[in-house]
Amino acid sequence: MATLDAIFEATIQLLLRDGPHRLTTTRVAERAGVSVGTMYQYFPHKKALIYALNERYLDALGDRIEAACRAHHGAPVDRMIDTLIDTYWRAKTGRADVTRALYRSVVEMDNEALIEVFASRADAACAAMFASAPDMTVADLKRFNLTLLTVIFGTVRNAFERNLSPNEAEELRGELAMMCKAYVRTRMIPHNQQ
Amino acid sequence: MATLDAIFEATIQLLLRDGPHRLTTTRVAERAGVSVGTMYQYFPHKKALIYALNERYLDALGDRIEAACRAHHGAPVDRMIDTLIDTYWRAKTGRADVTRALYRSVVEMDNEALIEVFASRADAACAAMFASAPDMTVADLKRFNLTLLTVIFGTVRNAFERNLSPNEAEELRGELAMMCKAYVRTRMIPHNQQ
DNA sequence: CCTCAAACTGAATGATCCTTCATATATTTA
DNA sequence: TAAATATATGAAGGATCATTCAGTTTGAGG
Repeated sequence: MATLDAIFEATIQLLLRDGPHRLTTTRVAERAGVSVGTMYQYFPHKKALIYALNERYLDALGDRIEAACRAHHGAPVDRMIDTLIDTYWRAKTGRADVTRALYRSVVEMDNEALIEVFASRADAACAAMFASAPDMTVADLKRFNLTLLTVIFGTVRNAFERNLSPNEAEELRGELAMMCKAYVRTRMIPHNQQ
Repeated sequence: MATLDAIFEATIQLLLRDGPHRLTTTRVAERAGVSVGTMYQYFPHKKALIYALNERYLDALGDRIEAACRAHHGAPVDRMIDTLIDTYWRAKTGRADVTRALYRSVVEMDNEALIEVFASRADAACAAMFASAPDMTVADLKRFNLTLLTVIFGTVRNAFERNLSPNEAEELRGELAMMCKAYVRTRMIPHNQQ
C-alpha cells in the first residue's frame, strides 16, 4: 500500500536526519503526508512501527542470503565465500541510508528476537551451502560456519560504521575475502587438489 | 570523586536494566543516591553525562590498547595478533555489562567524534607495533593494519552481540586468531623464514 | 443521487521528562 | 566561632510526546 510505504520511508528519513530520539509519531506522519491518526490505523504503537521496519529489512536480507546460498550449491568454497561477502556487502551498502537508519533504531526496542531469527536463517543457509562444496574437507563444519559468518557480518558492519572512503572500503572488502580464503585453507584437511 | 562514580555506575545499571529510553535524570540521581540538582552540578545536560561515560570508557580502552602495543614492540607478528585480539576481547568481556550498556547508549548522541578519536589512536598504536616486527614484510602496511583492526574489532563486537555460549565464544576467539595469522602469511612477501 | 463502510483527520488529553532555582546543609577560611 | 564558600536538595515550570476519538472525507455499490 502507498500509505504504508510512505510511512516507512518517512521513518527512515527521519531516523537518518534527526536520530532516533527525534523520531516522533507526529513528525513521521507529517513527513509521510498523512495524519497521526492514520498511522495508528496501521500500527498500534510507535514500537510496532519500528519493529515492522526492522522485520521488513531483515526478512529481505534473509531472503537475499538464502537465495545466494541456494544459487551456489555445489560451487567451490572460494566462490561461496566471494558470494557471501558480496551479497552481504551489497545489501548493506546498496541502500546505505536504510542500513544506517536501522542500526540506529535497533536500540529502541527489543528486537533481539528478530536478529535471532535472521541469524538462524543465515546460519542454516550457509551451513547447507558449505556442506555442498565438492572441495569441502573441514572437520568441524559448525565451527567453521559460525566463524565465517561472525567475521564477515561483523567486519562489514564495522567497516560501515567507520567512514571509510570508497577506495578504502573496496580495498577492505578484497582483503576480507582474501582473509577468509586463507582461513579456509588453514582449516581444510589436505586432500588431492591443485 | 565518590559522587561522580556513583552517578556513572547508576547510569550503567539503568542503561542495562531498562534500556536507553528509560534512562531518566531523575532515575539516575535516585539510584546514585543523590538529588537531580546534584547531577546538574556535574553535568550541564543529560547528553553530557552519556558523553562523559563513553569518553571515559573509550579513553580507558585506548590506553589498554596502546599499552599492549607498546609492550609488544619488536615481537613476532603472530604474537602481536594474539595480543591484539586478547586485549580487545578481554576489554569487552571483562566488564560485559558496561560494554553492553554503552553499545546501547551510543545511539543517544553524536559520539562519532569520540569513536573517531579512539579509532585513530588504535590505528596509530597498532601500525607502529606492526612496523616494528622483525618478521614483518607486508608491502602495504596501512592497508594491512586497517584490515586487521576492522576485522578484529568488528568480529568481537558481533560475537558479543550474538549470545554465544562461553564455549562457542572461546572457540570463535581461537578461530579468529588463526584466521588473522593465515591472512598475515598470505600478505607477507616470502623472505627467509622457517 | 443516496447510503454505508472504510479510511482519514488533528485538536485535546494525560503522562513523562529535562532543567531551573530558591533554599538548606556542609565545609573551609579568617 | 562567625562568615564565606562550596555542595546538595527537590518541588515546580515548561516543553515534548504517544495516544485517543469524535467527527470528516472518500469512494464503491445500488
